[in-house]
Amino acid sequence: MAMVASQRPARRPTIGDIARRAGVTKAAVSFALNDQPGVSRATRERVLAIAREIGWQPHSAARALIDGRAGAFGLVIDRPAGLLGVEPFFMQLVAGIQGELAGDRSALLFTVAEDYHAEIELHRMWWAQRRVDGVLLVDLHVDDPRVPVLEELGLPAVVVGAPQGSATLASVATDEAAGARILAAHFAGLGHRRIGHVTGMADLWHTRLRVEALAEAAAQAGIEVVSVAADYSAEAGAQATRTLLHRGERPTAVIYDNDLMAVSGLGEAQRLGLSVPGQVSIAAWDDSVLCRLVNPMLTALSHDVAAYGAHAARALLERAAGGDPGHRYEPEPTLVVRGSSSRPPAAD
Amino acid sequence: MAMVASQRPARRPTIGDIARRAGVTKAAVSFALNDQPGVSRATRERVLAIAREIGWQPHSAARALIDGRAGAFGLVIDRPAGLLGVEPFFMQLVAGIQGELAGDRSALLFTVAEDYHAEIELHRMWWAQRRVDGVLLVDLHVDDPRVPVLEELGLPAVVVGAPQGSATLASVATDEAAGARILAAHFAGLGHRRIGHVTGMADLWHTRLRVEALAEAAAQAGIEVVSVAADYSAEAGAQATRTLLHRGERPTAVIYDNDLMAVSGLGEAQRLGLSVPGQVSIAAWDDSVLCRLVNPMLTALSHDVAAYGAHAARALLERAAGGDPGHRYEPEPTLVVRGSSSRPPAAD
DNA sequence: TTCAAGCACTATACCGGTTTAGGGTCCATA
DNA sequence: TATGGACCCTAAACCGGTATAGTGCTTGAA
Repeated sequence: MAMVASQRPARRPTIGDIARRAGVTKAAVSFALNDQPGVSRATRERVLAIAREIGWQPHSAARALIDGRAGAFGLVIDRPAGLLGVEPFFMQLVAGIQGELAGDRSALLFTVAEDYHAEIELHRMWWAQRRVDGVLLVDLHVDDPRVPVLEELGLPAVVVGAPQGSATLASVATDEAAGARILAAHFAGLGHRRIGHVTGMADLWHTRLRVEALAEAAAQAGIEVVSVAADYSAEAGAQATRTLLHRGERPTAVIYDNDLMAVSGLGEAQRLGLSVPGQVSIAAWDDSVLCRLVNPMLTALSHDVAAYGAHAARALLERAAGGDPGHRYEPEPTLVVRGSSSRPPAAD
Repeated sequence: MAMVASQRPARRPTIGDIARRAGVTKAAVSFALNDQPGVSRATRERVLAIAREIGWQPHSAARALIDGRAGAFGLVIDRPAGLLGVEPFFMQLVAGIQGELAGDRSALLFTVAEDYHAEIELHRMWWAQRRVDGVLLVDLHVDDPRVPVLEELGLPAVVVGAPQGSATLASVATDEAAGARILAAHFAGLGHRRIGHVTGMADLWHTRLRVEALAEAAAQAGIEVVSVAADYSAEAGAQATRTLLHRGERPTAVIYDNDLMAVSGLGEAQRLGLSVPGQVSIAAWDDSVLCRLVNPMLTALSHDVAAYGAHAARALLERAAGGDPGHRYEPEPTLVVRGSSSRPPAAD
């Protein structure tokens, strides 16, 4: 005898049930529940009371069938299974998105795919089955193959982070130029003349934007910047750090495009026998608990990621409703100065 | 003039369209598409060809309305917004779940909530609106308030990680007893006699199970274990480390219930002037990229988290179909020995 | 030659909501 | 005393599928 209760089909209340108990038709119930005119105050209140009592909620599929909206949005991040790593960013982003969608009674389909082919298949499937009303796109590449597919499908989409990625898709982005200015000013102000920059994948818009923004900001601040491409992984971060610190003219500070590489780079610098921040300063172009985990703690640019997610979700809701949110920007990030950045060594 | 294409409503093909083009009724099309008898070979092939050509996919809402299945499952993790941290575990879990659900043409509603009240509200809402056919429950507490709610609702659920949490819900769990044996054997084999254990929240089943399993395994191995409660955060990990290492009879090895606390604990030990693994050995009861990020790299118990997610999803599918998967266990974890564990100091 | 069986298909109801057209009832105004 | 309008409600269609009952035709056996 199994102790586990077997699953009853558990028929849930419908407006038909309410109608029967209230002695009116389904139509009247619908009017009452949706604040439409067409029912008396008394009937409306009777219906609402019954609905509340029996715990009625609209069947999402029935709604979806009528108004053509799925009441859900999609977000896919693609990472090869083995590379799924430390992504505090996405957790926070999802939390922010959720908060905004909840206000619209919409849900979030979130998942992880192997690569962008798999992601594209998911979007096609979701849209063809009307499972989503729109999607968010993250990690946009230059010539990203997802963009033409979404445009062709007419699937409402908002790009998170790369306004240049598409002429037709809307976007919400962080202000990389501001971040670059803040970082350049920070290091120039401390007296650094030559700084390194360890980036993410070179074909990401994100990377391209940051490299350009940092080059310009550095020029303005009168300092030199050397960018080395990596891929956000700890290994690549360490490798890029070795490359930079073995150069003849060694930079006295290194900026990393994410927290994981920054932490990895810190470890590598220390392994090379360089003290941080005595001989090399370090900063992360993204903050998280990781930056506070190491010794010294890392100076980092901090964004309100949850708000970022909320703004992206808002733009997507507008887009799905037929509007055009265009391209929007997040407020400037703030620099959190911790122990990993200070004046360059006097010798320099 | 906006450059952005305005959103056409984009009417999608229905079986009505297929029926018209094939010159048959919707019913015949439905038979053909679902491999039901009732249509000739010729008609079936004609219908399938048209469906493929115009890219038809069943409208998920229409399907849901008929068979009463939402074609989606839910997963909520709750974390206060500020505490959202490094959760490589969940990313991998989601990847595994997704893979299994995809085979069933089901989707995953994944989100983050502030606390379990918010999570319960989400489950109620999802179930009342028939958005999900079932949910996964993670981080089960002792006397978890989510359990009676789900039981009352009759919402099919599978607990990830704590078979003791509920008599009626099914579960899929890692084998904590095996993990404890492996860790105890590892340290006992190296010659340690007294080890510390920094745990997660004391009211989690997960924590309770590990504390008990480790106590038993240690007794078997003839060594002593001292557990200190923490909460998976870096700060608490560091604090617990200080508590352990300031004891009169200092443990010569410390096991941490997650990777983040282990990394934090390593930093704290080094800050206290203790060499790792020379004076203190360290191991993490969960592996991730974090463990390879620090110096020395951390010895850790490694699970196949994606497979874990896939198994949980499979159990949930069975549960939602009316079956009873009961309580299942994952295969034993494997210990990855890295630089953070070695023989205890000779003095001891 | 007749009848049953089988096949291929149509017509229609149905899932749970929303929406539109229309039908009584009551009251105010001409 | 008709007439019009507002009000409150009902009947029925509809969204996109699936399922069931039924129809007309062919075929084969009695």
